[in-house]
Amino acid sequence: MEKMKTLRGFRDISGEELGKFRLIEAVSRKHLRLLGFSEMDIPILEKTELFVRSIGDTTDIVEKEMFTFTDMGGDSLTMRPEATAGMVRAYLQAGLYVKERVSKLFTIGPMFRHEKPQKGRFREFHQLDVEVFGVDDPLIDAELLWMIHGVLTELGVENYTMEVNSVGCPACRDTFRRVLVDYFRTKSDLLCEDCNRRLERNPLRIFDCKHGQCIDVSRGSPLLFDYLCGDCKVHLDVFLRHITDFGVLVTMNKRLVRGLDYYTKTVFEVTSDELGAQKAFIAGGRYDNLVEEMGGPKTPGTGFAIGMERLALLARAEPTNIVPTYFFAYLGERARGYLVPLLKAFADAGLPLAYTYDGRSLKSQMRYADNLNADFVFILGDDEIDKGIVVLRDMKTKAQCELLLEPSTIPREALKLSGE
RNA sequence: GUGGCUGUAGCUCAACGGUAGAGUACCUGGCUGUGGACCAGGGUGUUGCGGGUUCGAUCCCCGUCAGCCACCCCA
Repeated sequence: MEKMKTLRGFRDISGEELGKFRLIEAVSRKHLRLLGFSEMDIPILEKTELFVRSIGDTTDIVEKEMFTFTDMGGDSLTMRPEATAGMVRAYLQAGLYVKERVSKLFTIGPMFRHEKPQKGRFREFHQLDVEVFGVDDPLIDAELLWMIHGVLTELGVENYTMEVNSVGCPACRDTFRRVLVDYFRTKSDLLCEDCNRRLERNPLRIFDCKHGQCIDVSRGSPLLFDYLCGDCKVHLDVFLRHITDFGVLVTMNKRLVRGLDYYTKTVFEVTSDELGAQKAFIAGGRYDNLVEEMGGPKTPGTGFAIGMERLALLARAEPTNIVPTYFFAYLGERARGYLVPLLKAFADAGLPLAYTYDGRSLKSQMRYADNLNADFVFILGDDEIDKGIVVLRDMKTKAQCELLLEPSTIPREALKLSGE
């Protein structure tokens, strides 16, 4: 039989990387709690329509990147490619808009996009997704960036850039879109094939093109910034003022746009040069019309998502292990008889105890304990049993002492000694 | 979806078309009851998979799968 392997772009995550994930989660949860967020787990599988309606049917995600299939009942289902759509659905389904003025929610879990894998990009990847419903005030947008700043600092992420912009509301965006199309039409022969396609479908995205000539052309283009309506302009100004109040450093990038249709006003992206081509590891923005478009009452929203895999590549902070680890080396059947009582005693004390199942030579067990990075090793053989003691060896100092061979008191005694 | 590079031991990588190797890791012993260093021994392998060419393929050819990098796009 052929060896079974994970699907392309799917991975088993363990060891150091999983440790980074857990650390990111712990640090983020702490900061989220300080700002009154509560966690919500939502399904991975939803009706396809949910994503088509929220993300937009002409976006790349919906057009070619979703894991979609038909279930036995004939419904089209999709593995979520992002979390916001599901969060909005859950918000409406729970009727949170009548229960509370403001809902601050977050969720952590896998997302799925059928893309070609490369550095920092997988078909199954993990996001920590944060959403706020019910707040118009740009203070909340600034607050989110402030929180991100705090999380990144605590994780030891240093070289990153926060870029912000406003994509306006549907009103000013439509005006601008016409101006932009007019401009690029006059230069269409200078634009690459992709950009000519974008010109018809989503002209804002021409700003994202990496071709030298397209960059030159878009450099001379009009900017949405200059076409923002009064409301959007004020929102942006207040947002930037609050950013300053929080003392967070951001860069205004007037050409920053987003790939999902639902964004309005504030958009932002946190990038790092250490990530290669996919340099954005946190991105988000405001979506003031999405809840209404999804069939709810008019409710402003704003949020962001952290790409866990990408942030894990940047996080320098290490998870710290404060509990000492113990190993039980036993010689012979009589000594092995103490294994289960000791395991029970250590479990009661909430301490981990490692051991071998085959009780090989002491040398071998010591080597094993060393590989496990054990701080202390208990050594028990016939000599000790006859004397009614057990030897406790400190692996770092090599100092050894004797403890009374009484399983119920050993964990406490050992902890006392290792505290020194 | 497109393009380039790459698939050999747990890991990093060798091997002119001629019996698959090294370093490291791991196991055992030296030390019959004490880890790391040292010494000796041990290869743990469907050379990703499937075909083809050949007396003979890890090597050449085709296909396929996977990984990496870039594009598209995105966290």
